[in-house]
Amino acid sequence: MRALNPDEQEQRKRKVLHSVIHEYVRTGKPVGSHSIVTTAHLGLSSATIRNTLSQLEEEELITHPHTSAGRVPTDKGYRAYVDSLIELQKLAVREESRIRGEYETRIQEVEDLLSQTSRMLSSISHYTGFVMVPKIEKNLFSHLELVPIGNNRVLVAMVTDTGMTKHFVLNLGGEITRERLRTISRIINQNFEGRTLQEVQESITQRLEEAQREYREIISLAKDLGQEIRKISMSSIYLDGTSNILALPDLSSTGDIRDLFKLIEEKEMLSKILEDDFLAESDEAAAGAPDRKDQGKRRRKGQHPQVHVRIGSENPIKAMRNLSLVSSTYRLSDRTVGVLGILGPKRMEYPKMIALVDFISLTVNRILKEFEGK
Amino acid sequence: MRALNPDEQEQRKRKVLHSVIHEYVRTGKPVGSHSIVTTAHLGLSSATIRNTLSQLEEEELITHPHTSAGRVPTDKGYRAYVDSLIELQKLAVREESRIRGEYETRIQEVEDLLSQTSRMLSSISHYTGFVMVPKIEKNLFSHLELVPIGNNRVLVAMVTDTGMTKHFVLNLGGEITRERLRTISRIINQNFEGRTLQEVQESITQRLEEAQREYREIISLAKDLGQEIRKISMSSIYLDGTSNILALPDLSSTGDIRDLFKLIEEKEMLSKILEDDFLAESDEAAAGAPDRKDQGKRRRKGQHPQVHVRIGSENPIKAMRNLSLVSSTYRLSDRTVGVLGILGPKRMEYPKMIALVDFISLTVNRILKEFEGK
DNA sequence: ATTAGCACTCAACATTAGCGAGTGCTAATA
DNA sequence: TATTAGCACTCGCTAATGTTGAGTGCTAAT
Repeated sequence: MRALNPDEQEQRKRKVLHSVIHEYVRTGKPVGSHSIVTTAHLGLSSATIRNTLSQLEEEELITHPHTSAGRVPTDKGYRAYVDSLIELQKLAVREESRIRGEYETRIQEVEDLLSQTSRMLSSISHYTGFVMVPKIEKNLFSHLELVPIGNNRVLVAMVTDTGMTKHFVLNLGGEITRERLRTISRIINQNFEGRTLQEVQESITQRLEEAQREYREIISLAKDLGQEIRKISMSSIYLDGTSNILALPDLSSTGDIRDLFKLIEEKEMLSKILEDDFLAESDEAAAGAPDRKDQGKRRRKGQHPQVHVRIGSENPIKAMRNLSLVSSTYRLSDRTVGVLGILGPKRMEYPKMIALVDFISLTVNRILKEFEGK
Repeated sequence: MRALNPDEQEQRKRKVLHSVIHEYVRTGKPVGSHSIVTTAHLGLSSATIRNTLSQLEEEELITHPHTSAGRVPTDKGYRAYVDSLIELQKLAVREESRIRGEYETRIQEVEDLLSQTSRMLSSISHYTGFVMVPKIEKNLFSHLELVPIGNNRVLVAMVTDTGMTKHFVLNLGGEITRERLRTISRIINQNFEGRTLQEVQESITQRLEEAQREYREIISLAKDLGQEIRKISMSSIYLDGTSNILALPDLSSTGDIRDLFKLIEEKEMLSKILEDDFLAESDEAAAGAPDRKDQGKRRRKGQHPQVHVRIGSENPIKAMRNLSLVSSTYRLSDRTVGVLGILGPKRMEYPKMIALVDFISLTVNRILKEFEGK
């Protein structure tokens, strides 16, 4: 028979790998040479497939659970598969229109948009959906208003340059006149306009003390204010469909599940992981064109948001070794970037999920842009 | 032998039942007649115990998992046990002092107090802790402030007669002058002072329309305002330690666990269940002295908060048939009452948990009273 | 280079047997 | 009459054993 050139070899291997993954994703059972012959019509016998499988195993793209079982993709195998998906699958029409529909109802607040997005990611993927709200400590302070609301309390409304507002109530030690409040807010506004929130938080106590040595109550107020800003500027996260993870048949030990839920409960850990993704994104945007090594990110015809995929043990947490993270970013203002996506089993329909996250990320970005325009 | 009078009979049965429960709670395994002989030194042989066990089984206080296994308490058995605990166990000193310590750090806001309480309930019990924040729709509207914060947005600060504040931002269709806002807030304040939030929510659109037919923008603002009030007055809930439930060895089917987590995710359902408890509490307070039938509530020397216990299938949700709810109430103002407690396995140390919930409820009530004083 | 054929492996399932904890009953006993 | 000792019986649990079948790896034929 005619000699196979190396390129054809590789082609075949790729096709078989894809076939293994598709079949495994579909059934959840190790796939044998025979089922590949019947599902992926390559015109080859099972023996030939077995040879190819051997080669793939050599490259550590698939493994045996045990001697006489079919093959299962390894993390590396999934990785190769995902990386080779150059074409972004189009989302099913019905799903796309459903998403559009959900977003059509006018949304007033950014918070609502994000929490709704998280719910939607969960409900369409049937996995866990998340939306991380970025730290806003890098935002610039514009001004604040102090409104007395009786009982020695003051409502503080803080506005950043990008138009985000945060508000909270502070308890005062004693009475304070409207006059005095006006003075204080004037001082703060003058001193801090254009600073980052972080700076404000760090130096508000000190500065106010300097400026108004004689007013005792201001000092305590400033302290509380600093505290509150610190609290506010931490990143938070929306999570939906966490119970969906329990429905996954793959999760082995109960210990794993517990770890995972601890992770979910302490959202901070999750925030950290996602922040890494966000940083990677920024860096790369600065660095320019991606090269071949730039794995795990799906570039979408030069357009902004990329979809990242983290497979199993690529995640930094051991409890996630059977899970994958499909995420993308959204831009809330020039300086703040958030992450959104889904957390599902390693054995998931990557093309579909990538398409979903990509589309939602695009949509969210578009809506946020409209928000800013206003 | 001397005849046993009926009272002694009952005494013995009760002792044996308690012994079964203690042993079962400790080990988790069905307990046989022999282990009762050795642990509860009643000076009786295993044969006698077996007779007593038979009687208890007749009364449906215990069951056989299968023919040749030991006995396991039924829900009814647990109920009888809990009801017979007249004496409130004292909380261990170290735990009591730990709780005191945690609450010592000055807490500014009611929200912080409640969320911390939930965490504490979870961490001491090692089960799931919860604190339900009651609906405040019955609160009376006192007044609100409207503060423009640029970009066509208004910060609304609403104060109720009990001094609770709620605040949120509204987007306006177009510009609005400070003057105009002042007029609007005056109208609202005059019209609604002393009404319940529910009334405000229901009639604000209509009333404003009547009062100010000429101002278009007010109508839309009123609508949003109504919406927002509605959102705010829904009851919410703090939950901690949900992952602890996964550590319970008792939970049988995975389906159960899933149901449970769905329940936890949609906190509304849980709110409903807890609200029932709260209603029961109010009713009874009105009705006067409790009689013997008044089961499931631990009265504490005539003092206010009672601890309720709901065992297994006494809960209205099927997924909770292996769980128990130990709850008590706290008073936030005269009209608003919240529920707090723990959700744990049916097989739990009731005396300890009841003591814990009781103590925390007392403490929270005390602190809230101090808050009001200020 | 591909394929048919075959020996071999091993998880999964079913069957069986033995153990032992625990019961329920009965007859003896205090 | 209440209690107890004794004993047959039940039944879940575990380990041991056998059987099946999917799937591999190798070799020789094409």
